[in-house]
Amino acid sequence: MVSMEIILVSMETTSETTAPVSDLETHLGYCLRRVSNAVSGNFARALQAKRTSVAEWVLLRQLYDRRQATPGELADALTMTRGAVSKILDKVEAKSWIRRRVKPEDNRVQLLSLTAAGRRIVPELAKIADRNDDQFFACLDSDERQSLGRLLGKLATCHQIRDVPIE
Amino acid sequence: MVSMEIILVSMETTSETTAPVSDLETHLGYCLRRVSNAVSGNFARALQAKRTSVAEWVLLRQLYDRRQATPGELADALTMTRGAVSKILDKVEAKSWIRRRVKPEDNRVQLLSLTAAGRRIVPELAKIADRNDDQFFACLDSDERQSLGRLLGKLATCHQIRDVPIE
DNA sequence: CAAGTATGATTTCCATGGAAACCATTGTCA
DNA sequence: TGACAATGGTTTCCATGGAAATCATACTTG
Repeated sequence: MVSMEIILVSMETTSETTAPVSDLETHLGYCLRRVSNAVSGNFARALQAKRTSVAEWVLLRQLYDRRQATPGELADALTMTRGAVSKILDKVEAKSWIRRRVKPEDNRVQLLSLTAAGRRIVPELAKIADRNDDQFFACLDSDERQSLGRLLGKLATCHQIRDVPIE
Repeated sequence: MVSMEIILVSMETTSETTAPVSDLETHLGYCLRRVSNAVSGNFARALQAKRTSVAEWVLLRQLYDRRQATPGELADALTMTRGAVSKILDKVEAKSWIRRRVKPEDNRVQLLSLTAAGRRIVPELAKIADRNDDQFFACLDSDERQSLGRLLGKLATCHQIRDVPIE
C-alpha cells in the first residue's frame, strides 16, 4: 500500500498532471468511421467487377430517378464539389453511360441523362449494392437493422444531410 | 387519361423491362457513409485549429496508450497500410510529437514513442474530439446514443474491426 | 557460410476529392 | 448598351491513402 502511493505520486510529478483522455471507442464518430470505411471498402471491391466506383454508382443511381439533372444538382445530391462531380461525369461519359447536352435556354448549364447502356447497367449495380448491404449487415437481426436505419436517419435529418428532392 | 396510358405504354416498351432498382437510402451502408463523412468532416475542420488531421489524432491517441509501438503495429491498429502510416509518422515527427528509434535487437523495426510535447498535445486534441462528438450526436438522447454504440460495436466485432490490443 | 527468403519500413505511382482559380455565359443596372 | 456581378462548369493544385516496387536487415537452410 505504501509503495503504491509512492508510484502514484511519482507518476503525477513526472507526467505533468496527466489530463483525462477519453478512449477512442467512446466516440461514436470514431466507431462510425471505422464501420463505414469497412462497408464502403467492401462495396468498392465488389463494384470492381463492373469497373465502377462507389461515387459513380451513387451518381448513376441519382440520375436514374431524375430523368434530367445538371452537374450542380448532382453535386448537391452527392454532397460533393462541382469539381469532383465534373471528373466523375467524365468517367461515366467515357463509358457511354451518360449523355451531356447543353441546355438550349442557357448555354452555361448541362442536361445530363442516362444512355440506354446506362439505364441497363444501373440494375446490375443495384444488385451488387443489395448483396453487399445484405451480407455486411447480416450479423444484425431485422429489428437491429431497422433501429440502425432510424438512428442514422435521425442524424441525417438533424444535420441536413438531405438528398435533394427531384424538384 | 388516354394520353397518360399512351405515355406509360411507350415508356414500358422503350425502357426495356425496367428492373427493380432499390433506393439508395434503403442501404444502411449508404446512410452510414453519409453520416460518417459528415461527422469526420466536422471533426477534421475542428482539428485544423491545432494543424492536425484525423489520422494523426488517432495515431497519437494510440501511441498515448501504448508506451511503445512499431509502425506496423500502428498500421494494424489504424487499419491502414504501412505506407500510409509511414507518411503520417513523418508529419507528426516533423512537429516533434513523436520520436522514432531503432530497436536495438532488430535494426529493421522502429520503436515509436510520444515526446513530452506529444504527451501534452493529446489531451488538447481529446478535448476537441469530445466536443465534436458531443455536438454531433446531441440530437440523439442518451438511450439512442448507447443503442447506436452497441450496434456499431456489434458490426465491428463480427467484421473483425478490432483495435489491436496493447499485447 | 552463402544464397535465398522473410520481414519491416519507405518510396513511387496512382486514384480520389476538396479548394480555389479560371472560363464561358447570362443577368443587372447605371 | 456596356461594364460588372452572378452563375455553371472545368481545370489546376494539393492532401490523402492504397498497391506495389524497393531497400535494408534478419533468418533459414543447403
